Formats: sequence, structure tokens, C-alpha cells
Amino acid sequence: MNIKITLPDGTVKPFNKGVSAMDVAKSISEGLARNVLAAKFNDQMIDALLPLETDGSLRLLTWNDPEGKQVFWHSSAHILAAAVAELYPGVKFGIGPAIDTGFYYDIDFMQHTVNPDDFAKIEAKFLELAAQKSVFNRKDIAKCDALDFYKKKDDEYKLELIGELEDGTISLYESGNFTDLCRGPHIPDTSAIKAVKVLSIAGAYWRGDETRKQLTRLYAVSFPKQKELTEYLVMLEEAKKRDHRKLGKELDLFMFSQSVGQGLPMWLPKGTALRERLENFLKRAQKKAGYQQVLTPHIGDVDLYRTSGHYEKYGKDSFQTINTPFEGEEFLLKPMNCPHHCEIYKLKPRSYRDLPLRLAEFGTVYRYEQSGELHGLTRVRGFTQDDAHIFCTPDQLKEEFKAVIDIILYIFKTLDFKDYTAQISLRDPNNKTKYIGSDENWEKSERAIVEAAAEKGLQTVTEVGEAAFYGPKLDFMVKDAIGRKWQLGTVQVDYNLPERFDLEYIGADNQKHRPVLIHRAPFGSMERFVAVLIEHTGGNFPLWLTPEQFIVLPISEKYSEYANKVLNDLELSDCRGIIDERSEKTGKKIRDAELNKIPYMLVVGEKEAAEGTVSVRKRGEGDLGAMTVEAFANMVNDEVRKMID
RNA sequence: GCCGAUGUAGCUCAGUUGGCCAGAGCAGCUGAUUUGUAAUCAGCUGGUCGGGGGUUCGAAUCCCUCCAUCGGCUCCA
Repeated sequence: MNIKITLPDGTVKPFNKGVSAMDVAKSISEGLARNVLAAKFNDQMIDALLPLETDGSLRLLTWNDPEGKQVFWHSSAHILAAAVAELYPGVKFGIGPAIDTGFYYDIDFMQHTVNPDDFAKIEAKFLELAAQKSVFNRKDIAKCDALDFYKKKDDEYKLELIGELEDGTISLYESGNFTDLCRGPHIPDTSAIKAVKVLSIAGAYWRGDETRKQLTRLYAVSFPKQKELTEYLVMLEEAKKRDHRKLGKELDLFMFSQSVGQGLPMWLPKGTALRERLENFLKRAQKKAGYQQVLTPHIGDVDLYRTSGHYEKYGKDSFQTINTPFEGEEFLLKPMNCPHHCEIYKLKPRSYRDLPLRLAEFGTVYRYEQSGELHGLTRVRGFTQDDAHIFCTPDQLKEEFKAVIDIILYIFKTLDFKDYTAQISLRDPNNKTKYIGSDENWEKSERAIVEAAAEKGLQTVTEVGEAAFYGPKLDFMVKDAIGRKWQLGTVQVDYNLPERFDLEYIGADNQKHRPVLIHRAPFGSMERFVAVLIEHTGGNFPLWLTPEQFIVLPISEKYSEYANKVLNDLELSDCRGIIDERSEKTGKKIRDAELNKIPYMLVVGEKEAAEGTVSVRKRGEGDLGAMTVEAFANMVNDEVRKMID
């Protein structure tokens, strides 16, 4: 009996029934067969050794495929568990999946304690087991047998998982002496894994539920070659050099003080200059798009947040109310700007002719984030949103939403953020108590977002259960230096606040109508955006943003006067810079300027002073030769104009 | 908030199993040098060893506790 296998290039080959993906690989080349880790058969992930019984399309997966890496790391997680089981008898296992870079396993270590000193021991055992070339054997078993198996092992975690699975869908994988509940697929045998590094240890709640037991999570990464592991570790070290907390300190951009308080950043002069430039950039774009800037106070009456629903939802976990000499009078540090903006909307009756009304504010807000969540500038307790609220008619909603997407994409393009994910966050329909508002409004909002994103041609991923409590949202996620994802730009459709604040407008029909509200923040927050910007640029900011565009380096004190004239002339030409008048050698001044990541170094000595020129050196590139001061100013201004137009 | 780790000068780090006045480089200051594309030389200043408590003849080192930071988990209006 023959079956027909279609390969990715479209060729169809006949094979005997029961052929495996591995056999197919061998029929192509031995080299390919050595590298096959798993396969996709009719878009289903399968083991390379699984006998195929029907016609279908087959894609072989190797280390070069993202899915191949996932299988490789998933199998590595099993070996990690096997190694731990041998070293620490009696431990119990939770789950051990592959992640973007590597894998982890959640383990209940029972009476044992583990710390980073034990990693080498675990790695050695891991490699010893991998070298045994154990085959991953799949066993499909009945639910009752699976339950029996783990009852004997007294393993409450696996029992809980099996309890939720349907009979007939349960499989175990066995390699060496280790058996694990697992859907698969796995690599053919353990010998492909040649290098492993246990990276870190952390507590992780069982099933992500903070009310349940915390297991010990071991994070690790593995590779088919030692060289790749070494390269990966070097890359990680390099990435850490771009950490915004490190660069923020080195470049004098921002600081924290224990005396002021945790998670409360203070912007230093250079950081402030950078941030203000970003703000002005956005203000310009928003002005063009019909926004109006407003300013509102940093506190608001508690009743304002009772009306909005925020007090009920977050009151207990927020900075607590501010009291006054008058009994019963209470204010809250504002955790968001929307209620204030709603009050501005309510100032006077609004006509449909006034809409859309777009109110923008760089609004500083305060949220009491749990101490363990604070993280540099990306997660803080006081931050400034580049916030705006658009009040519009239902008819205008989609166009307004799309215009917001345009602004966000304009910003990402200007700052060269190419690697972002657009995420649509919807309500979890099975847990409606987390949200406020009617089903009808939720459905309308969600539809609006999905349609607007689709019409803009955005590639999106959808996350159910990630919506805000008052509405769905479209978030733009960007990775930091070491691959952690952060939400930057956000757009949210809200039918609820207009109802809670009883907002209305008079329509063309002379009747009262409810406006729709769009919340949006293209940067997200100034703090987080600058953090990610620092990590993306490694501190080498684009010329239009950088605190200092140039530094004048006089060869000796004799040229101090000319150097100051250069500085003055350039400042008159809208360039900004500083001068290094220390009695140091030029080499030293250049080194320091390079370390401070200043884009242009202007060396001036006898020749330049005589000719009215500067010798330009570009950061990271070297000597560009001499040019007149005017030519340099034009070059800088041209470059800046190209970047932000 | 939870699990784990860390905390020595402005920064980066040494300080072996508790033992004389706690060290280095960079930065800073002073002086010399007047310098041509990634570190000129010399001298000096600078530290309640995160805070508090305890053990000890003696604590940076051991114990307790609090704080902060880092890696995660949970959370993220």
C-alpha cells in the first residue's frame, strides 16, 4: 500500500504506508536526516519517527525552523527534569515548556534546596543523560491508566493536569528512566543536545495562580553545538550593556533615590532634554491631527473615581486617599487622566459639530505597583502618559481609531522601531465579573478595534482576557535588550466611561446622544518609551533627540577662544553642544566623547582657527575631515530634518 | 506581595576558613604638561562595609530583622 507525501516544494512522492518523516528525510539525504528534529504533517506537529498512514503534506523541521527549536527545547526540558529527578530524589514536577529562547521546568523540590551553585551539577547530569542517546518513546494511554501511574508516584500536579484532559488524548513520553506526561512531539533521541546552560532560578505559582503553591522554576537554554551556546551567552552579555538602567546612569539621564521613594524616577538635565524633545515631536504631530493640549491637576476628588469605577476596582491597592482638615473630604493622586478629561467634556453642552473633540495631555499619574514589579523606568509608581481622549460619534469611531494607529506607526517609523507586535486584547467571556459595562457595548468596542486594525492592514495577535476592565484595546509591544516584551503604544475603545459620566452631545436630529471615547497613548508613557529607546539605540540616540549633538575639542588652551567661537556660532545655527576645555590630550578627549556617545567631535587647533573650520569626527566612524563651521551646521540641520519629516 | 540572589568610595570591583589603621582602577581635586583623532605624569581627597539588633576578646566576614536592587512569578486602570 502506498501513500502520497507532498513536500514543501510541491513535489509529491509515493511511500509505503507506515513511513516516518525520518524515512522521508533519509530518502532525500543522509545529512538532512541527521538534522531532522520533528515534522509537520498536514500542519500538525508530529514526532519524526511517527508512522504515517495517510496521504498528506509533510514539512521536516530542523534547528533552523522556529518550530524545530521549540521541539528541541521542549525535549531539553524533559532531560532537565530527568537530571533533577536523579540528583534530587522525590521531587515532583509541574510543567516544563519551551519558551522563546530556551525552556523552563516548574519543580516542587520538596525537602531539597537548590541555588545557583547547583547549576553546574545539574548541567553535568543533563549532558550525561543526553549523551546516552535515549530515544523518546511515545505511549498513548487511557486516562485511568495515566491517573494510576501518577497516583503511584503520589504526584498531585500531574494528577491535576490529567484530571482536566479528555480520555483518548493522553500520552506519555519515555526517555531513559524518565517518563513525563506530554503531548509531544519530541526529537528522535537525546543525542542532538550537546550544550546546556541553566540560566536562573525563580519562584512560580502553580498554574499561574497566586493563591496556590509556589514551585521552583529552573530556566535553561540548550543548543546542538557548544559553540552556539557560547555565542548565545556572549550575545546576552552584550545585550546587558544596553540595559537602560546601566546606560541611564552612565549617560546621566535619570536617577532614583531611596529617600524619595521606590519607583519614583527623577529626570536629570540630559534626560529631561531628551524627553522634552520627544514630547514636542509628538505635540507637533498631534496638532497636525487636530488635537488640543490641556492641563489638569495631579489629584482629584475620590468621588470622581467612584464615578469612573476606578476606585472600586483599584482603590484598595492604590496610594491611599489624601485627607484635608475637613472631615470626610478625600482626594486621590490621579492614577489616570480620563475622569478629568471627561469633566472637561462636560463643561458645556456639546454639539455633533464639535466632535471629534480630541483632548491631549502629558499627564503624570501615580499607581502603587507592587514592590516586586518595579523595574527601572519600564515599571514605576509615578509616570507621565502621553495621553489623549477622543470624544466622537459612533460614526466617527473607526476613522478616529485608524488615525490613532497612523500616529503610532509614524512614531515607530521615525524612531526605527521595526520589531513590534500589535496585540488586540479582548475580554475573557468566561470571566465577565472582571469587567464593567454591558455585553452590547463590549461587542461594539471589540468589533471596532478588530475592524480598524484589519483595515489598516496591521498584523495582529489576539489575546483573550487581556482587556482593560472597561474596554478592549490595541497595544503595540516592543522588546527590550534581552527580549522582554513591553507595552508601548495603546489605543482603547470605551463605551463605558461616557455612560458613567453621562456624557452626551446633541445630534443633527436635535436629540441627545452618547459619544464614544477613545483612550490612546502612542508612547505609552514617557518613562517606558525612553527606556526602550535607550535599549534600542544602545544610548546612541538619533541626532535630533540626543542631548548633545557635538563637542568641541580644542587641541590646547591656545585655541580655547576659537573653540568658544565655534560653540557660539553653532548654537546660533540651532545646533547644541558642549566644549571640552580640560588640559588633556586630544586622544583622551576623543575617548571620553565616544564613551559619552556624542555624535560629532569637532577638533580645533591652529589650522582650523586660521581657516575658520572644524575637523569633524563622527561617533563610531572616525575622521570626516575639515569643513567650515557653517557647512557643519548645515550638515547637522539637514540630517535632523530628514529624520523627523 | 511571593520565591531566589545580591548590597564594600561617585562608578567598576578585590577583601581566602572572623584577627592589626578596609584595598585597587576609573572619576574628583591640586600641580606639572600645551597636547592633532579611543586613556600624559605625580600627589591628594574620598568608605557609618545598605540600616538596625545580636553572637564574640574581636564582625565587611557568623545569626536575626528591616530596606533597596537584580532574576522570575503574580499584577499592570
